[in-house]
Amino acid sequence: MKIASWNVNSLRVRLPQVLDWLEKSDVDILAIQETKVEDCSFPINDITDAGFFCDYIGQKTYNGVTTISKIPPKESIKLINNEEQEQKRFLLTRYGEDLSVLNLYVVNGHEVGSDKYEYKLDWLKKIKKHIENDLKKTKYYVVLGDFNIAPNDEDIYDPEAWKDRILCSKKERHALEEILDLGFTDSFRIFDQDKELYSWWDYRTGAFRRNRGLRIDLILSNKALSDKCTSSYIDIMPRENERPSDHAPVVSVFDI
DNA sequence: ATGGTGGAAGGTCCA
Repeated sequence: MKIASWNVNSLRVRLPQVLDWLEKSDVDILAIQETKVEDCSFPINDITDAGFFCDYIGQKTYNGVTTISKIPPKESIKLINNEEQEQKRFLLTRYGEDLSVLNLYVVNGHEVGSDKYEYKLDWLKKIKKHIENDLKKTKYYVVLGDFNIAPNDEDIYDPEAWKDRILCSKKERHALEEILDLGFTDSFRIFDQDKELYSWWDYRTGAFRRNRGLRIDLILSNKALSDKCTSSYIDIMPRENERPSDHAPVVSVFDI
């Protein structure tokens, strides 16, 4: 089973690219972030017409997540710790008897020390708690999405310039570690990878052309799933498109 | 260099 994550920065703008990539990549499950579309305007017909099932939760202008799949969802959970969320960033979908897929659009945080930064750290704590309480419900468990955190210095094009800045600060990395400590593995790092592989490049200053990127889009797998992981990669081709998202899709393949 | 670009919305916020 091939599982992917992609922050598309507006589903309506990127829908043709998403449908094209679904066909080319042959992924079974694609977790999308930043759909920026309310549920009443969600392009459900375009997705079902292409032969996919779809779970989604969105809002106007900001945030929004959807998980597209070849197999039908069995259960959908949209509340974090049973609490209604103003910002639509969380979507937990189960498939069959064995698989939970938690699609996250982690808070950006704006700047270290800001209110948004504190909100990010607080939000991540809530996520950790939810996962902790849910983790044993299925054999296979994947937490994936735009984490807005670069796990290590090797995930940053210029670690010195980014030291202690947003997306790279110690507290953010610690919050990610706490989730990993529940028994997850960053599936990209199960394998030896080439250097300087990233998943996000700023739209400005020709960052993609110069490969000034960060790896902030992650697929975390629990032990049962990590043991079945056969490859993990970033597909930078969609970032070469006209009117691209600023993120590229990340992919992991599991022998399940 | 404290800018730059892109999306949603129709002024300005967010990333």
